Amino acid sequence: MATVVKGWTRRKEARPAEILEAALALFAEKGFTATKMEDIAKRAGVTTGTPYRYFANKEEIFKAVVRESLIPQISFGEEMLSQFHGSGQALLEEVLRSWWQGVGETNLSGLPKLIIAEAGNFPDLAKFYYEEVIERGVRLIGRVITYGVERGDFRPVDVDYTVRVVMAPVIMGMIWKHSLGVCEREPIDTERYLKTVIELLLSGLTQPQQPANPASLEIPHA
Amino acid sequence: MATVVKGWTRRKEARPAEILEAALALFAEKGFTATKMEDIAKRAGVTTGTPYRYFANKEEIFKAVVRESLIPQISFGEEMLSQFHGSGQALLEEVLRSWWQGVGETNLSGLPKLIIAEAGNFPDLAKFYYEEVIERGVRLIGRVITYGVERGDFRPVDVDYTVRVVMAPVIMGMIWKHSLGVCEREPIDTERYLKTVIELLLSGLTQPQQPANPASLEIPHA
Amino acid sequence: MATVVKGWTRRKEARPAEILEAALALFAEKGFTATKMEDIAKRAGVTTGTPYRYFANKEEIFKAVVRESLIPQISFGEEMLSQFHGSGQALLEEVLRSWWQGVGETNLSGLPKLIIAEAGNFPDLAKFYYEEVIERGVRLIGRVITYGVERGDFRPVDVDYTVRVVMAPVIMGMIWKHSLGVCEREPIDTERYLKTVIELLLSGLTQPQQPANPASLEIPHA
Amino acid sequence: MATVVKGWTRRKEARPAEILEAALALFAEKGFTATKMEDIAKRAGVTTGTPYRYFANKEEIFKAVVRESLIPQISFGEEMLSQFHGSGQALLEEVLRSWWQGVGETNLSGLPKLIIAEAGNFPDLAKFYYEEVIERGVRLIGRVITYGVERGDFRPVDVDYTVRVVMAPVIMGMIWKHSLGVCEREPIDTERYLKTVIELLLSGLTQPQQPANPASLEIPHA
DNA sequence: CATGAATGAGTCTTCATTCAT
DNA sequence: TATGAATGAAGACTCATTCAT
Repeated sequence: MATVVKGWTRRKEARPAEILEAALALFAEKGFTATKMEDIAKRAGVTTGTPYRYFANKEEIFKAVVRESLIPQISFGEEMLSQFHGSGQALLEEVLRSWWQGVGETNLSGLPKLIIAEAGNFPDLAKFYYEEVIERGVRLIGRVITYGVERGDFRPVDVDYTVRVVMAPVIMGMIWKHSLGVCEREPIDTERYLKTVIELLLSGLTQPQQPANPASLEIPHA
Repeated sequence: MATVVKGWTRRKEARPAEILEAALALFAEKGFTATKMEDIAKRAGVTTGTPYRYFANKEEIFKAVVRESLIPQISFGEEMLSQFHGSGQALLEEVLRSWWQGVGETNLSGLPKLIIAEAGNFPDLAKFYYEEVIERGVRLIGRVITYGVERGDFRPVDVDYTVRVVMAPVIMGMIWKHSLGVCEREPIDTERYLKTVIELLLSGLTQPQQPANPASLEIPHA
Repeated sequence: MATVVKGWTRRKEARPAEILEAALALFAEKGFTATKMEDIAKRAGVTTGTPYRYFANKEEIFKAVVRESLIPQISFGEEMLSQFHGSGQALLEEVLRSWWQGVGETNLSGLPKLIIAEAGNFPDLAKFYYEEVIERGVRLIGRVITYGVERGDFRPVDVDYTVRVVMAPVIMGMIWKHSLGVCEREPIDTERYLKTVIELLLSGLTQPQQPANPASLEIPHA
Repeated sequence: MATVVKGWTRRKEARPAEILEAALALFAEKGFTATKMEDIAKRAGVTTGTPYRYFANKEEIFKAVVRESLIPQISFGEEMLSQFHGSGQALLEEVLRSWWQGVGETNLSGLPKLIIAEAGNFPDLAKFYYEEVIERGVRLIGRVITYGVERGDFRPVDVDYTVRVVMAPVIMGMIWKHSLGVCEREPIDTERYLKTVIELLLSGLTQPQQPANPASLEIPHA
């Protein structure tokens, strides 16, 4: 929120970032349409016209927010995957947990709600988000599941669709925080929610111990 | 959508329903704010002022849509539950499938997206939807899971939170249809999605095989 | 307010009067513009279209209200004047008091406020009211004052303008009741107000006892 | 009304005042409801949205007009009272005349009509006007009368109600100008009207001649 | 005569964007 | 670069009046 800096030259360079930070906070809170350009400006400590010095319009601000804040999170997940060597279960848990930590617990968690809400009215935004975020995210989780299946940790599953089922509870968790969650008497305990998600998913994906044939018990976990 | 009828008297009785149908279609497509009253009117085959004869304002139209269309679906689910006698697995599958059929495959599937999107800007609407729909829905699924757990079909789970995890993929499926889903190259195969959801959830909930062999009772939860 | 009558034929004949009664009540309460035709209809116990059977439009209803209710009050005053034989003071008090009683204390007291408020936007109404009510009213009070002056009860005054000064407090009293009067902590005590008005006016109009000449003290109140 | 000025910066400082001036003119002419925001804007030489940069809505514009233009007139009257040392008659005349000059002869004279007309439909406005204008005005005139009574210039009177009777003809004069007055064949001669008002009131309030002869003290109030 | 459903022009207010300074 | 005043199109809601029944 625009930490006040003494210098002036220094401030100037920080402007775009401050604007994006302000925009993200407001987008998360109110959505795209309901966020007013002037509010973004005010929150960033500048005046109405200034954001237009750096960004062509509101849509471009949104795209910049996504590019600067959300996409790095995906890259981070891809990085993690490429260096991972443990069990499928551990990988999936790790990925979901860092997703939650890096996105779910920050203002970024407001973006899924936003894009879901406004996709119909801003097709360009939707297309951008779909290509830059969704496809990469789906591919990432897809590889995580494939990793577990190939390792024999997970049942063989319909990966393309399982991905969506795995992602759904995490995304819903984020959406909830920013919409109807506020109606709830006691706020969601996110750790408890995440634990429930992971337990259910892992237990649903894990290779059953095929108990009919006792001998086979030694085979899995190849 | 406003099938042309000879009479005039006959039409008037159908008006409210026609308006609600038009409204639902537009709400599902564009959301609440972006749906213009005049468009609702036009789509219902009437002029600007007519909807106001039947509904006080746009918010009331929304509430009426929910009351007339969505809530009966919940009642239907409650009915089903109260008459069910099979396994927990069968019950859950049954409930999820009829939810999908009655809501997911109709325009009603647009409502979750709408309410998620606009809850922040229309607190009254949010409160109404939360109390009339969410709470009853959560309670219903909660009873389904409890049913399975008590019957020994499901593992003992954290019911309150598991409910949300179970509901998430279904709701996300609906949301998807009405938002980013349209960006997708090949449309979602809903039957395949639903099958994946059910398999994963049932497999995640089901009591690990209770072998006839009592000794094995110590093995699970490895 | 539309007393319920058994018969039907009987009701039919009372319709116009019931409509005018309802209209007057609403006009007095809300003004002309803010009174909705539908509310008039409802209050008269009929439906939207019915008033239009009897009156061409809202303006005609207003005119009819004036003709049926307010003008007879003026005629009554004229009658009183033509039959009066006492002092100018007594006549003025009598006229003001019956004006207050016949108009000020009924719904008719709402009409001055109404016409004052809407004259600018409904010139036809203004002209009608001016010619049918104001001119006759002014003429009446003018004759009252002239009566007193000619009788030597009142000082010789600028009758045309004194009329207005005499009427002002009475009309303001009515206006007050229907507008800012409602803001007042304790409602106006109308009898006390009227008494103050009459005392001040009479005392202001009455021929001073020309005290320079002590002998003249016996002359007045002839 | 919006004299064309070269600069742009210079204009902006004058904007609020220009808008209020335009608003007052229109309020006086048409009333509150019938004055369209767009007309205010046009008359002030700006476009639809501009008034909203300075005032939240039409009601706030009205309040600003009152605060900026009418209330200073009352303060002026209070000032005059506090510095006055002459007779009660002279004071009352002075106050009424400057009231007429400062309000009655300007567009401000349209406000009483407006507030009377719309009090019922805009309770907030009514309350504001009552508290900020009426109460102060009544208090002021009350003090004027008390001043005269205490000085022995005026009869002892029911001050609270006499105030209203004294104010009535002045306010009615203003109201008249902006409503039915326009129907009149020959426009009111305001000086003549004011003179009549003052003569009648002073003559009505003045202590009946206190002859040098002490004995006559018993005679009055016959 | 009466009904009451329907019409549709009219008005306040919002806000992304521009551009003179 | 930055400012911030101004633009003006867009949309919810009202209500007098009409007219098919």
